[in-house]
Amino acid sequence: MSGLRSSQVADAAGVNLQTLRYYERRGLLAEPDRSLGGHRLYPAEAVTVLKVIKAAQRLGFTLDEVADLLATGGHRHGRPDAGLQERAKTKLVEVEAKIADLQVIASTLRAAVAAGCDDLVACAGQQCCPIPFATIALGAPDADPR
Amino acid sequence: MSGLRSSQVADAAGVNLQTLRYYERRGLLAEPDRSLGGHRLYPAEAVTVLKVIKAAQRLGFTLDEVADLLATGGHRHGRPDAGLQERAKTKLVEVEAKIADLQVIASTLRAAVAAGCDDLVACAGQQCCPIPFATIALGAPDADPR
DNA sequence: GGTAAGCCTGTACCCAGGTACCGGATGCAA
DNA sequence: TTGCATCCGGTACCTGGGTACAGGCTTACC
Repeated sequence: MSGLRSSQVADAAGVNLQTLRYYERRGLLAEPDRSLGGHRLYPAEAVTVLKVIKAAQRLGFTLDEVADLLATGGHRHGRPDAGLQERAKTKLVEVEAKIADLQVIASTLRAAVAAGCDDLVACAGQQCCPIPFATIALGAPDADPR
Repeated sequence: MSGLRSSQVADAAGVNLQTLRYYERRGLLAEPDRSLGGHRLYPAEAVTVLKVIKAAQRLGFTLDEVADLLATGGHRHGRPDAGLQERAKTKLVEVEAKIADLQVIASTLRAAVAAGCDDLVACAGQQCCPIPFATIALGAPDADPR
């Protein structure tokens, strides 16, 4: 029962080999057993964990947050404490805010296209087109433009 | 007619002083005149340009794209060539795609909350909750998770 | 003309999330 | 046992968008 080698795990999860070691350093992936010569031998669950990490990243969690989620995830099953539930709710609010933000941006872009505006600085300087460049710049001081 | 000093421009535009020089290096901000001693003296338009840059960033353009827009913007006024118009359309498509993406993510998060799911790996392993973690991971191979 | 604030250049560093390269050791099959 | 693919640890580098610091010059005001 030798376990999976790094490249097998990496391939199965669709990530780079180096990423495995990176995640290990970051505390997202448990240190696996080693062969006598020191090669990593992963259990099959490692692939699942990697897929979960990638999924959680897609849900907008940072690697630190994912590490946290994975660490507190297993051994608190049933306690309705501030676990995945809470965090998912928080993240949902963030994602919804980002959607709203992007919708403003999309309608601004649509306005720019509709107005036939073609020179950014001229438009911002005079009142020649309906795009409130200065307003946008001022109106969103810290709106997390990630 | 001495012009504005760097810190005045930076303050007026709400950016860091260093950012001015950074933008100058990146080609977003024209090199201003200098005083005899070598201090930068900006024209008033510089503030507008900075605001435009910040606005364009908020619209989803990278600094390279903004530099491009500013460079090609001024001296082609009237020609319906691939200028701001084209780029705004392209960017609009990107932004709309990102919104759609985030909406999938939001509904997934809502499903996680609704289902009371609390352990990522367990959920991904068994079929205990309705969140298709593996599917998400597989189903979005290159969906620009910026 | 003195002094403090402001600006200069150049370089280094920050964040996240990886990726690449190196020289050497291992694993495995023929 | 030989030979090649793979893996090891360590370190350096990448993108994007800045920010900080050091050491020295300029400007402005009294």
